[in-house]
Amino acid sequence: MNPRLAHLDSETKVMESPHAHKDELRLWLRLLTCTNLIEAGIRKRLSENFDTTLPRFDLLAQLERSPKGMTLGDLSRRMMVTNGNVTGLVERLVQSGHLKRSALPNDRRVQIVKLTPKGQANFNRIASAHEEWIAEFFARLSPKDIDGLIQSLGKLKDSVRSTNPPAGA
Amino acid sequence: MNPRLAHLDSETKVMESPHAHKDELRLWLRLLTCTNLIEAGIRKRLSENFDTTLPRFDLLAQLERSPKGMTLGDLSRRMMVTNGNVTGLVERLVQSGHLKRSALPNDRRVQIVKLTPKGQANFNRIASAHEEWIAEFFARLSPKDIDGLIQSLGKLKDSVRSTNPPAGA
DNA sequence: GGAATATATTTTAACCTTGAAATATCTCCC
DNA sequence: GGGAGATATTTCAAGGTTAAAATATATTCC
Repeated sequence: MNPRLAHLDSETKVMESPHAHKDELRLWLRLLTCTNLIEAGIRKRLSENFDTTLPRFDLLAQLERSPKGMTLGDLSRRMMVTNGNVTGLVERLVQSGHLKRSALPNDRRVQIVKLTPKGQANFNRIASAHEEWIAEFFARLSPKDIDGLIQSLGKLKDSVRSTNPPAGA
Repeated sequence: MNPRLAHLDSETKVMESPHAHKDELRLWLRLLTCTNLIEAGIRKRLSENFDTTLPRFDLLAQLERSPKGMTLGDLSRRMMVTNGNVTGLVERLVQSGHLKRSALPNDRRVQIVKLTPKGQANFNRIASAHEEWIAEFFARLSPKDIDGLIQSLGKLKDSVRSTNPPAGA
């Protein structure tokens, strides 16, 4: 360690490095705050208005895009969560009548899950409200702000992915 | 509902509304993806390199800024989580020797928690690595990108907060 | 056909998180 | 000083999440 800095106490340690990366850290904390605020707002509204949770809504949303149904593995990959997690979520959504399971004739390992009519109807109502909530959260941003964010976050997504190569890379 | 649209099936329903807010939705999903990717990367690295978790690191980070210690209530507010959550986190961190509790002489309801030397040393090591990880995640963004994001996300934070007035508003 | 390997899913233990109820203590006001 | 209400913390039940081990079935290759 640089001897010039040996006397510094813990409170100033963040300044010790010549590559302090302070802007990146500040940006990350701000990104996290924004996402957490919005996510907390959505969770609260889902719970209060529709007596459901974000992971359940997310699962229904994935399924809604695949009218033919999906396997648990598909769901797990699309939702970016573990298989065991999906097992539990699907179990509860089948219990509540939003999903039905069916077997794949050729492969007895696989289950296909589909929305029931109840699940579809429920999803439609929630998705519509969800879209309004999102629009409200972003209401004070101009179209230019929104477009700029979409662009910059696209770059960020690529940047992050490049540090975290998917299995085959 | 608009009779012109009555024939549309479920796959196109997202287009039914004249106020579809598609850009906002797209932006929200991208924001969520970025945050989740980064957060997952941090959790993975904390677990693999330091055998710890993000909530524990977050708690240590809050304490590190308050050398005099904090009450559980302070921690709960600063971390934006429930009191019960903090109770469990602190319990585990005391067990592992990173934190110590002490009583407030005047008020027997209150506990002050502080970092132990072990907790402080541990935090220092982790924080330094954490800062590097963050810088790597953002490596492909220019200073201009970063500054633009900080600005826009500042606006977004205000926008979201305005829809979710804190208790007293 | 059968062993080795791969894939799909479930189970398990541990932790994180919440909201609501329960406890403990304090402050204020009479 | 004692009751009413406020504040700090813990407990509890339920659910979400993970990584790793276990189970069940398919596929491949001899």
